[in-house]
Amino acid sequence: MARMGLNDSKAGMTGLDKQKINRIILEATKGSRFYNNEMRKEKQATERVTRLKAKLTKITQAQRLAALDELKRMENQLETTRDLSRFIVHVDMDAFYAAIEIRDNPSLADKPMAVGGTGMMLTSNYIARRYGVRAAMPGFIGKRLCPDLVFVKPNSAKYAQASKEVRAILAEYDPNFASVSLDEAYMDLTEYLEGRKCTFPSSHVEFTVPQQDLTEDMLKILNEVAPPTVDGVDSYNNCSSNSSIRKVSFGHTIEDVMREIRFKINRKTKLTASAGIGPNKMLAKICSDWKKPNGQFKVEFTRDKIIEFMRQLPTRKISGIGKVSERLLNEIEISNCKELYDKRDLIYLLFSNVSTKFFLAVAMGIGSNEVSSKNYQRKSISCERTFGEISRLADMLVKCQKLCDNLANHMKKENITGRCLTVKLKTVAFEVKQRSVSLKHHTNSTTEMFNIASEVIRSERLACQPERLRLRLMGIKMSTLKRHESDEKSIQDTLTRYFNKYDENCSQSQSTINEASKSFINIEQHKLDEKSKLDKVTCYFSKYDENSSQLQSTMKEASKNCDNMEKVTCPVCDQFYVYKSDETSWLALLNSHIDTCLQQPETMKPSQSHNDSVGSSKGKGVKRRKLQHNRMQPTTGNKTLHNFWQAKDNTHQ
DNA sequence: TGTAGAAGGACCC
DNA sequence: CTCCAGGGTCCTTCTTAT
Repeated sequence: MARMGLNDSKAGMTGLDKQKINRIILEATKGSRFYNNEMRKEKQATERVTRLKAKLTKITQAQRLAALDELKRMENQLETTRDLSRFIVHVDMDAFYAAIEIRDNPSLADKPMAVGGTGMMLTSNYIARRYGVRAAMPGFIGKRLCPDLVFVKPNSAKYAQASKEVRAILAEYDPNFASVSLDEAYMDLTEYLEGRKCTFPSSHVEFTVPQQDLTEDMLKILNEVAPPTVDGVDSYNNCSSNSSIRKVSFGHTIEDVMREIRFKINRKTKLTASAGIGPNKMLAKICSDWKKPNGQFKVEFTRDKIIEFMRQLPTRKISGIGKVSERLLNEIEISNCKELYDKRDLIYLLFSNVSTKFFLAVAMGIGSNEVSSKNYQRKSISCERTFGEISRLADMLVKCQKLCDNLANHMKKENITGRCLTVKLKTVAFEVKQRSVSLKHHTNSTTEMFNIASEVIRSERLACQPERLRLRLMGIKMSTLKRHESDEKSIQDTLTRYFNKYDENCSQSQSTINEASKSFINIEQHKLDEKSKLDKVTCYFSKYDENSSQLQSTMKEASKNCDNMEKVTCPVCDQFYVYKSDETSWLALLNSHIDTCLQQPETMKPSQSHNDSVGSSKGKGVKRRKLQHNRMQPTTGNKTLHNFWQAKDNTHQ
């Protein structure tokens, strides 16, 4: 029940009828599969609470004293890391997507609106928020909360453009700023402020704004009164005005600079930003929420003031403490950071070491102040999709193929390969299963990923027998990534070198490819002849492209990179596919495709209406090959995957 | 006994 | 009537291999 409720803790959603909103949400969702799953999770959470309570009753006074002793050491250690010397800023655009849509269509300004569809809302404007309509809420519930709610389809290119404009402004002040997402970034303004102070006021910038361009948002920024600066220098804020032009300039304190940045953002994008200023990222982040929207807040840079600031803070305001942690903490009567500190001995005895350190640092107002965009390296890359229920293998493989294509393209663009593949499946009951396989080598080949992933899927279908595996989502993720220099064409090894490489680390793979290769050449000998010298090949699988225009563009794109485009026809479904010689093994992909074709119910086969291709001699030939394909060893040698192959022996439906 | 790997979650935007 | 995303990171727990 509790988890279905409205999350009103983060943004300023005070003063709305929470009871009513929660009732509407509950009514809208009750009895649904989603709701049932939430109940299941709720039960799990309750069990967790029960375990925590049981643990709690066993805690002795002596243990608490010992804990405090150890905590003292942790605290001292943490205290040495406290650093008040840097000006860290968190910039957060207000209702970013919604604000952009309103900017571009002012008629939306006075209406409750949300960006997204009936599926899911990405964000809502402040009018809609008063009805309880929020990001990450499905549209149909939004509509119930607020029948007049207007939906606007997301336009990510537009948001990226606005984000780029904002980032360009941030970069003027801290070229190393770190963006968290399209609408959020951290900056370290320490160096910038030093420079500005030295050259002030001779170098200060004056903005001229035509009076009629001064919007309410701008005036709000200009009229914010900055508190006196610590070093006694008055903040400089000179807004001289004449009839048509307003001259505006800002001082050299951190507050002034932040107002200047917000002013520039607003002038450039017509959007508003909020900012938080603190000595570390945690505090800056909390502060940026303080005066939202179009406001800023700075916590005072002394240990005492920081601790005082933290004490009154509800735990849920801290980034990293979500619904579940909040609830667990509530069980030991902790709802704000004062209590978090006062009960640190209980935390120590009930939570893990990592959590204890985290909570303690939070209570003390200590956090990282490292801001850098330089050494960010992604750790995983994934692609997932929700769809209407599917349960046939053929349907699943089609989804899987698309996901792998998508992911492989993305990985190639970023020039990365991965060694750990994870398949994510969500059943229609919203249960999530993740199965991962460690590969022997790094890859970003569609074929290889599809081969592994499809086996995982087969295996999962078997594992839940006699139940049918009914899916609503599928996802593929690659992790344990390796980056490649753009000129390193390791991917373009010749076929020979490719096999040699396999010789070294995976002899089974070689037989796999050879086997596949033989069977393929048997079918399409005439088309292949001198193509057998092909490098690793990228396949563009027309079969899975739903519309031909997509195929057209695929072919066009493919031919850009390679003039040696070839078309090959699948012997089962008579669809052709296009390949070019520059990447992964098209052979294995073709086999997978044939595999898929054979598993498809008759109605799925486009060309069989007048011709039973499976029953034909051609079909039988393919069937044989398919069995060979099935006997291929996985490229992983992983034990789990091994089981898949064994399981497959009694698979054939 | 210490370490990866695997599965599941919490959280964030 | 329609009926809860997709892209990430990090942490915990359990199992396995050596």
